[in-house]
Amino acid sequence: MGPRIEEYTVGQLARAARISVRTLHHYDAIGLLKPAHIGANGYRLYARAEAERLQEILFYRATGMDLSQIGALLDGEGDRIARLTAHRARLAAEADALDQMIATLDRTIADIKGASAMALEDLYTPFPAETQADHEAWLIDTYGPGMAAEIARAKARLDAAPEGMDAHLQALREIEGALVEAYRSGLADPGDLLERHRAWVAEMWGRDCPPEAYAGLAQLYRSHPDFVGRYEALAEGFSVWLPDVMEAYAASREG
Amino acid sequence: MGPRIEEYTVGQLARAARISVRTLHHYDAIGLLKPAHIGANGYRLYARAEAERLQEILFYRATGMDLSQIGALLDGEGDRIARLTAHRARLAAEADALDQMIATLDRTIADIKGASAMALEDLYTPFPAETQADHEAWLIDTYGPGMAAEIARAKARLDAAPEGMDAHLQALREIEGALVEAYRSGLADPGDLLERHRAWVAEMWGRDCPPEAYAGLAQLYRSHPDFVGRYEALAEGFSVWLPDVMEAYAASREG
DNA sequence: TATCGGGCCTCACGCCGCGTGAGGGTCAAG
DNA sequence: CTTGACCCTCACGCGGCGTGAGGCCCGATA
Repeated sequence: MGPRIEEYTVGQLARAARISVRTLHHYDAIGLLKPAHIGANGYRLYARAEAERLQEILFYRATGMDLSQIGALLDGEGDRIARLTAHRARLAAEADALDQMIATLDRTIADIKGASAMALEDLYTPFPAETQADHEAWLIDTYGPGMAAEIARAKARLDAAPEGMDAHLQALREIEGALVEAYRSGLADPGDLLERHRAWVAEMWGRDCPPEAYAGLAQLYRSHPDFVGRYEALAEGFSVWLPDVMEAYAASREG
Repeated sequence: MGPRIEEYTVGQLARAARISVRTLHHYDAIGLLKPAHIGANGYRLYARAEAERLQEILFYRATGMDLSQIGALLDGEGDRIARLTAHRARLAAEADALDQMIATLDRTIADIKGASAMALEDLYTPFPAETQADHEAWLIDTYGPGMAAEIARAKARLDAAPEGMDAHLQALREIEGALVEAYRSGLADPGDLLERHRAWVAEMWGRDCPPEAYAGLAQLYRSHPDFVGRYEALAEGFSVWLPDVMEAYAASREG
């Protein structure tokens, strides 16, 4: 037996590597993996070296690297470790972003679940006979749906008393405007403004707004797209900052 | 005065939502968000309801959901919670895959480093008998491997005095955080921060860090993947910006 | 030897979420 | 009437192939 001629056609190599023929065509087209020869019949023929390069390609592809990056890496352009580390950093950032998305989704799902549970009851006649303490406990445990109900009530009142409401909303806008100013100027302690805000909320609710409830409201602001959108429209990053300082403020008043 | 007509053109809505006009065109084309009316001039006109729908769209988009999925979700096709949960599951799977990729990359990087570590080993011994001046000259000439030695020494100290180190690293993180802020806000002259950084480096090294050495460090930051990866993770482009301003700062202190 | 089935080849469009022009109409202000 | 800032409709491009269409090549069989 003479020396075994080790050449693979696209189909053979594709089966061995468990990829598609089209993928090999593509890698040829972009210059990532060229065949060793082209046969007289026009067939692509790959030898051992190409098969090994393909293995490397597939390895890095499995780590989510761009084909162009893989090409640069394998062709020895620049520092190999630098490329790998930079890639790792990108992946890490992506993973962080995904974790955030998942957390956001979890809050949203909880909100909707809670809200639809509330819908079964009469949303417009909450806490009639309850004591204040009972009510607040409920509010904190289930801030999401509870707050959804609050919103519904606020809207109902808005319809009922439009002229008095305008003054209230006007007051809110002033407070928000001042908060935006504080945010823009990097003011560390907007405590006075937050106290005004909390008082406004209490007035809207028609009852007190203890620190726990205020912290719950902060969470709602983060998770409810209506609020996020509204606050983000006021200033970039404001929808993130506001819940943060609200929570900090609530924490400082607790005890 | 009659009722205020609240209609937005594409540009107005796009600015408010901080998206591009093209995006609104696209959402119209695929039927995800159609304008309330088309004006006689052919302009797309959006009303309040559309603005609210857009907010929801952007909220779900931020969670990485496909536009078609968002459409189905908002148009009430099927179970809302089921869709969100399915989406969450997809994201979780993606996150798992990413974690695996990162682990694979870490092993690969460690492998490659291990292979080249042998070559660097010789460089760990030139220190002991040399004078300070000789050392610094050598440091600048061969910043890469030299700094690798510095890192090794720093690590050795980290093992020797772990509790004092925490405070040092904490200080570094603060300086880095401030530098990232400066970078993001386009601050032209972060000289004060760089002085703090240089002082920190000097303290870590246990000796002075003259401008030439600081410039050498900048070069190291550019060429050493560990640093590139770390700084790029802090902010996009930061790993390029930092060495630049470091060099500029060093140049301004030379003479 | 003609045929058949399974390779192989080269186009070339489609997917997704827009970015980025090109080429032209519309609107309010000077 | 002009200017400049809007608005409109195409239409290509990106990445990494999937998925045909239409046609040539090769070995085995009738």
